[in-house]
Amino acid sequence: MTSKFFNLDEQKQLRILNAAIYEFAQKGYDQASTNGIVKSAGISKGLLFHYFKSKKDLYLFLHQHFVEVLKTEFFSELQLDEPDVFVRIKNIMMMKSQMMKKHPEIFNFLMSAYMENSSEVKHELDHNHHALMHSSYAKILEDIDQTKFREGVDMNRAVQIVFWVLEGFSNQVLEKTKLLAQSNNGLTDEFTEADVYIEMLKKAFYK
Amino acid sequence: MTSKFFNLDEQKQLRILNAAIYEFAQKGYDQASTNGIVKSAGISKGLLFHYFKSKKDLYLFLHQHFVEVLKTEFFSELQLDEPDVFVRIKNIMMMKSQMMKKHPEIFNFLMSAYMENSSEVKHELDHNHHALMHSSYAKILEDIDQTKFREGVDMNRAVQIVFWVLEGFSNQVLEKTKLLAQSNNGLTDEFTEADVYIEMLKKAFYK
DNA sequence: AATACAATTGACCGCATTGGTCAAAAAGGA
DNA sequence: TCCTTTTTGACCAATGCGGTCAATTGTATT
Repeated sequence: MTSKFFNLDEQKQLRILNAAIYEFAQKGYDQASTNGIVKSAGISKGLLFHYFKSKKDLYLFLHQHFVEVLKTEFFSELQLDEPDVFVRIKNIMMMKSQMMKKHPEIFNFLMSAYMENSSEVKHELDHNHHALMHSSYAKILEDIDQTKFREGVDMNRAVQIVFWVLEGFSNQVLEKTKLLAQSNNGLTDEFTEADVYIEMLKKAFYK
Repeated sequence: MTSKFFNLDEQKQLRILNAAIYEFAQKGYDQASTNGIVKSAGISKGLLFHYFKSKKDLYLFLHQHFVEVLKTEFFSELQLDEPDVFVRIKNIMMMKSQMMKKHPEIFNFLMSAYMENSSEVKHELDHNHHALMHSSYAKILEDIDQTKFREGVDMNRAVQIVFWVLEGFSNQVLEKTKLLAQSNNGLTDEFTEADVYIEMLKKAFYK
């Protein structure tokens, strides 16, 4: 059923996809309206149900699709060869920031899907979500060079600290750019500012 | 109009308040249903509109009320005389955790109110929200004892790091207790674990 | 120009729900 | 008993829901 969808004019595809994830992100599965979707996509009701046999079908397709999109983009740009854990974590967080800035609608949609608890779709969602999380975060903390750490420093907790600091930092960056709602620079200032924190933490925990 | 409400049987008051904040938190202002509220509160439609003249009236009352409730509880239990910033921040985060655990429904409601953007109530909400934020976070970082910090350590960034670490930590605690969905201990383990992180950060940034 | 087939429309279905009202019933106190 | 307050829930007109389907439009092939 979805194979036909991809033969559509690409502009129309995008209009439908964007309208749909916006509606679902905004109102959640139950409260989202297919009427709202078709109106803001500029297509007729019948067409939507021609390509997706039901609201549920549409929702699960969107989720699966955009999980895949983000996963692909994430791994195509991430360099996996960085030896230093701190920098590795920083790269991931910066990429997360970049992607949230680049695809805010997708993030909103996937975030709302993560919180979704409509019985109609809850079960199916968990499966897709775990796929994303596992692919993203799992292998990050493997093969840490333990010799770099100062004696008496609990390595796992130190890594945890770096994680939280960079998470907090990138959230802060995100809120700022949301308020400004414009991007003249390419996040470069923020990158160097993140490095300051990384340096502080290295000085604190490394030999 | 609300003065009469507080003369109601206390059980009934609570049933109405809980039903209402649950509904609003779950669906947002626009999509929330007064029918849903009265049903789950076990009262008739007429009674709700007897005490609150409209849906908007009810919503704004709830918001004002629970902001006040949390503010009062927060400041009655917080000791403001703690001299060490790191410990001060920790106390605040731990209290936030405790209160989120104690009143999850209220937090959900206020969180959803913070995200609310229905034109019907958006403007009035901001005022109440600022009152809470200002009362809570404003004076926390005053009067920091700068002499404690090691030379070469950027104090403001160090404090920021402590903030992010303890925020990340308390979020982690929260997710864990949400999964377990039960509380045999009184968060005491978590308190001592938080102290471990505090100690690590003191060792890193203090003389 | 005629045919065949796919893409697309939107009026229509039956039903649920919406915020809010109000006359009347129930409860309570004197 | 009577008067007041509390509480009910049927009712309102309007709106919106997911989904269907006969009919129209567009396109390519003969």
